[in-house]
Amino acid sequence: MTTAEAQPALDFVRQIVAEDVKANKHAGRVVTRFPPEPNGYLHIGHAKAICLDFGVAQEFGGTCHLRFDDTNPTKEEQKYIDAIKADIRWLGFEWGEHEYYASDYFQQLYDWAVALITDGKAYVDELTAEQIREHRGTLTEPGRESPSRNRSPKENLDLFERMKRGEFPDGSRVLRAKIDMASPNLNMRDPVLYRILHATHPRTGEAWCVYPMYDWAHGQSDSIEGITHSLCTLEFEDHRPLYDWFVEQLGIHHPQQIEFARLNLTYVVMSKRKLLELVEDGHVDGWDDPRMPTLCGLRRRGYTPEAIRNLCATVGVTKHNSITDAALLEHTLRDDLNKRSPRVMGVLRPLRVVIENYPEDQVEELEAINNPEDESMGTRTVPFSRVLYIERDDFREDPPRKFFRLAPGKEVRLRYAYFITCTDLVKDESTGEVTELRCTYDPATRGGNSPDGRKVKGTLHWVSAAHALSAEVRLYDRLFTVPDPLAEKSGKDYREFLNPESLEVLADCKLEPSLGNAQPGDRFQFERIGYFCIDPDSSDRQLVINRTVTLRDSWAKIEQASSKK
RNA sequence: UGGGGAUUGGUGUAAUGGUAGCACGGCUGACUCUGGAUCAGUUAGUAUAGGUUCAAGUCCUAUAUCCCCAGCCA
Repeated sequence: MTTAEAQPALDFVRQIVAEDVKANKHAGRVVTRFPPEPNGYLHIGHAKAICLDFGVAQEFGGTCHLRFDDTNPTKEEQKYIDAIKADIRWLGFEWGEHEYYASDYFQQLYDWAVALITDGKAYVDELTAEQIREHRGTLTEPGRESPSRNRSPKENLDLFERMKRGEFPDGSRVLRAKIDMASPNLNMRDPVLYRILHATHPRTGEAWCVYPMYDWAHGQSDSIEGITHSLCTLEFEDHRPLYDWFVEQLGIHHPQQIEFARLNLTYVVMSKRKLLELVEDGHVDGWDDPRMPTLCGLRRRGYTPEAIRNLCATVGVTKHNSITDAALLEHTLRDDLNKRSPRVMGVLRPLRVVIENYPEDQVEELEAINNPEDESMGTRTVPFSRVLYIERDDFREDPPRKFFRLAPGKEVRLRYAYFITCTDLVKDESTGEVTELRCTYDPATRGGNSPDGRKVKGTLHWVSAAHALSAEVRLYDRLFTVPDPLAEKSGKDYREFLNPESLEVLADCKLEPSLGNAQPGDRFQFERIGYFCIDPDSSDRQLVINRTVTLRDSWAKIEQASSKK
């Protein structure tokens, strides 16, 4: 076969890797890593990195390590380690035996620090954090050298040893690299390598009271693991010279760091710090609130791993900061859900309908297709009877132009059932609200087709009142009212743009009885409305359902356009 | 004002000196027992100014704008 298949263009990272493999660099091996800090939950921005790190390894026959950057015991916890692993697996990636921890390298890192000190390339400094900051200089002015900078290696060795033994209190001393206080790159102005932290580490317990800084741990961890391509985000670009300096001084394997831009999405915020604020201030209901861009939140909302992976593939990998339209994620989501979701009928805002010429005690089981996109999903049956519920939105007493649904005197089809005509309506005298519709049905249209060939413009979903299941349905909408809450010119805090309507709870929705066996996590399409997912809050007595995303709604657009006129 | 990056339709991207293409969104229309899906069409772009070249999004020179860096966070 010589068919020139249209290969998707390689992004710049994959181009570099492909060239390296071709040139037999690193003996043609590819080893990447995903290095989360276990101090919070993964979000969809991490998903981009995961897809890249694991994806590149897969595509080039390499391996991808999962390495926890657990260098700060004051912020890290085992529960995050467990949650992160679960989220990565859910996303669809597996690291096998390659699960590592920066803390596994604490001894090696310490030994290397000792080597640096011995070479006169690192020193113990007793300046306070405040003083170190003052000495660092500014973006435009060089820094000043610490008085301790020229202490002898012998003395530094002794001091560092005593730091490790726990002789000094937290914050009293640090170990710093001796590089260049005048460097235009602030990362090179004698960065801190170790700080004293009398804290219990989730993995090493009380074994250490000096902990390496990320900058000292990260590059060497990559080196130890034989990482060939170390992919990270843009802000580490000017840390690269520092990492290069470390591995050169140590004379160890030199991974190649390549930086790419983070994923941003409209109508959410993505920083861990801000997500934490939303949780702590109670603006959302926890890290797995279905409005959160966390993987656990998206999962609870009903998003699929495939949709998220497809988004990552679609946005690609580049070096420029961008903000991806949430509509693109909704597209990959709908695309996936459309193919796989069983269809079901559910009425969110019920309006009672009585079919006056339908026998009082009769119940018919009508056949319905489970998924028109996938015949193999078969059919089911739904009960039909004299009293039904339809969607309030599907009736207008005074229908506007192009309204194809039910109105006085109009005929519509009830999906998989009969044509019905609205003959009368009942109103609440005091409020004027329509409380019930009286209709007649045409027995000849059973199943939804008319033998006389007459057409009907609208098809409505419905549920038999006597057979309906009640459920609480949670309607989710975008978390913020503006696309980029952090970039608003007004100078207002991003929280001021929180969408007050991001959650609407409907207490008494009516569902077809086939939902009776649904389990938390099960996904459905409610025909004509959207995709929904059973929430873990569900109990035997109460179904709780999340709206994942609406169906595209061209009627809503028509209506919106006409209301603007 | 130091250093490091970036700039292609509304959004995300491709084109590696040779026809600016794809996807999302928007808008038309067709079809439809989901106003879903599908299908067809359409909309709209190389930051600016010079230069090199037969030919520039791509190379050169300026300029502009945006992002990141002054944690004992990662």
